[in-house]
Amino acid sequence: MGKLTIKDIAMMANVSTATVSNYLNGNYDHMSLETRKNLNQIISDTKFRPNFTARNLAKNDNKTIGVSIADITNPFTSQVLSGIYEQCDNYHYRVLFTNADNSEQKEIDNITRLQNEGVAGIIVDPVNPDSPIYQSLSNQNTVMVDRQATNLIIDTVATDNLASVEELVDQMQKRNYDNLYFVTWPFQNISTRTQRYEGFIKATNYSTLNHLVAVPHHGKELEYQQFTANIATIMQENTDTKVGFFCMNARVLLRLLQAMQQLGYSYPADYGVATYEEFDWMQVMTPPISCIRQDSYSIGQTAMHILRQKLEQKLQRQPTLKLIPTQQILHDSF
Amino acid sequence: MGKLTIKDIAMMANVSTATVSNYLNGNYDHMSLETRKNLNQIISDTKFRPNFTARNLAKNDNKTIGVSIADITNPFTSQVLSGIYEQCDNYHYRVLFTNADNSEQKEIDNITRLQNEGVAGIIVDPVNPDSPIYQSLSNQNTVMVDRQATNLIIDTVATDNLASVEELVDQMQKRNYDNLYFVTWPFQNISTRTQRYEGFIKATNYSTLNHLVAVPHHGKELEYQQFTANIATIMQENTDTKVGFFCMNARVLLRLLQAMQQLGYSYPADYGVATYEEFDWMQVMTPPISCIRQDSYSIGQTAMHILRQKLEQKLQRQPTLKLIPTQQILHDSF
DNA sequence: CTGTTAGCGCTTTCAG
DNA sequence: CTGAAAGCGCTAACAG
Repeated sequence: MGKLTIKDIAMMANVSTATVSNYLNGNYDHMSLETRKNLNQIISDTKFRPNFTARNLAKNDNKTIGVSIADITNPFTSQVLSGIYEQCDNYHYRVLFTNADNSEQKEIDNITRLQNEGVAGIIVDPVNPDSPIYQSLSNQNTVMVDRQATNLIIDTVATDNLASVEELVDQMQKRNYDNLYFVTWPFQNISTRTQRYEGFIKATNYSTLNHLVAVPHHGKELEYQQFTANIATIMQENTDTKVGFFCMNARVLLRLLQAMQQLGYSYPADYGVATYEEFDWMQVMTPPISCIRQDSYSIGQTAMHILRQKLEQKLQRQPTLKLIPTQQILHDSF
Repeated sequence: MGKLTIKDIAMMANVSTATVSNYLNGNYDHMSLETRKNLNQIISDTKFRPNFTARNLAKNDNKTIGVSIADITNPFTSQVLSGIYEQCDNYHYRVLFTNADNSEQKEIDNITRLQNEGVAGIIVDPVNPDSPIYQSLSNQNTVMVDRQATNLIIDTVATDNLASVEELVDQMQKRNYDNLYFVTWPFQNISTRTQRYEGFIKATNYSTLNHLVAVPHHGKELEYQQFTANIATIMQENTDTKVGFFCMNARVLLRLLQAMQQLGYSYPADYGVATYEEFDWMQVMTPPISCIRQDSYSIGQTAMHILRQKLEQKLQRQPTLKLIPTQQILHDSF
């Protein structure tokens, strides 16, 4: 890799570095057609590539945004990233990627690093949106995605969890269920979870916690057995009543289906079921499962769209929550 | 954003920029404890952050690697990215992310841009590993992942497609199937697909194409109906023989299951089935589906590991294909 | 222990 | 139309 510089090119072409620089930047007005052709020739012959860092330094141009992802392995998240990238591409920003692998500490490290590397802006899909680290970020150049802080200090764009669950559970209600249950991982104060539950409550008006069923998240075998036992109890209590379950997400749904299968119950005969999130496999179940389709891609896009506005228009604004609507996919699972 | 520079800090502390620079780089040997404390104070008071670009330029230190992803939305791929990132983090490289969204042209643009931005190395998960763009890449500082070119010119790390399919199909053979079929998207000369088929052939020794069933990829409704018709024919031809299907990936499996369901057949009674790829939902099918688990994470890790070796040891090497083993997950689906 | 100064590679006035 | 030269913000000899 012969470290060619603009100087070398200038010598070869018998012009000054300024001319080469102009050529590189498409300012052809300032040179004869001849030197232009000559330069073109030399540069493509030598495969010269101007040093990107030097260039950035000289024009103090920083079009890079940092992305901090809680867990890139989550299919929802990779859709979001896809949306972010697509917009970055449009707006000619490059994206510096980091992944926290669900660790709060890594998240902090990543954000700190991004700050040190002087990115123009940051989009963060937080492990913990209430982490103190976010107080070191300015709303001027960052936006959050998916999970929202209890006190909004950063613009965030998220799915409309509450409304969409409320609507789907309303649909279930119309089918005259005697008892509806909300199946979820432990809340742990995570906004996506609690909001979905709120939607459930808003639709059902239940006033006790009796209709809440917890599934272990990364539990031991024993805990799953306990969960199955809980389901068994519920089913026994509802032998002559119509019972339905709303699952907080697909993984929870899988656990429920597993338990039901093990207990010998099947939907929609023995129970009704619907879920947050949509995956391919729900379509090939018999019958397909009613669900809520999130527009994760659009969340990513919107986030970058907002960030860009803030970056380029420099206007101050109150931290705002932008909710992205979902879509109901109805089948005969309840 | 008070554009503070090292110079400002130097003035405030009544020292030279050199001292500040030394402080910033942890060279405390060259200064009194007093000025060190003083500097520490001033820098944290002013929240001064040295300009990253200038720093890189000055030390000509380029620890960034570019990643070109064919489709980040693919769950397999996001595992790979996760592995790449984890290693980058270890080795203190930052990662510049790009996504081609399955477009060959975008892939070319992305790689070109990464090159122009002067990344130290590139890891690419190609849309088309035979694209001419890869001839402009040096094996010295790039590695490919997942799909492999027909003529290897770049180190690549991929799943051991052939061997793993052969082994799983061998398992099927042991169950005395009369006829086995390979269900796949059109090959289109894509290495992952053809290699899996080769594994199938190696295990079965079939010499005709009669055992190959194509599923449309992004087809119209009519094409899927045609596919279902094909399956119907196969099932009719095998009413008194034991028939099994191996699916090239999960999406293909879903199509097969859909067709079978529509036709009123169920496994393992009417047919046997196994597939490449593993997803959560395969566990809750009745019975769970036997499959091949790829270690995508490890592919990403390995890719970055190799890249780093090349980058830091500068040794020339022949382009090499590194195959990552898989794991058989056996259930009673065949 | 601390300061001077010449770069790093490119951009950009401002003269010619 | 072209070139000289002064930066961009930081680093790293080299002096003192």
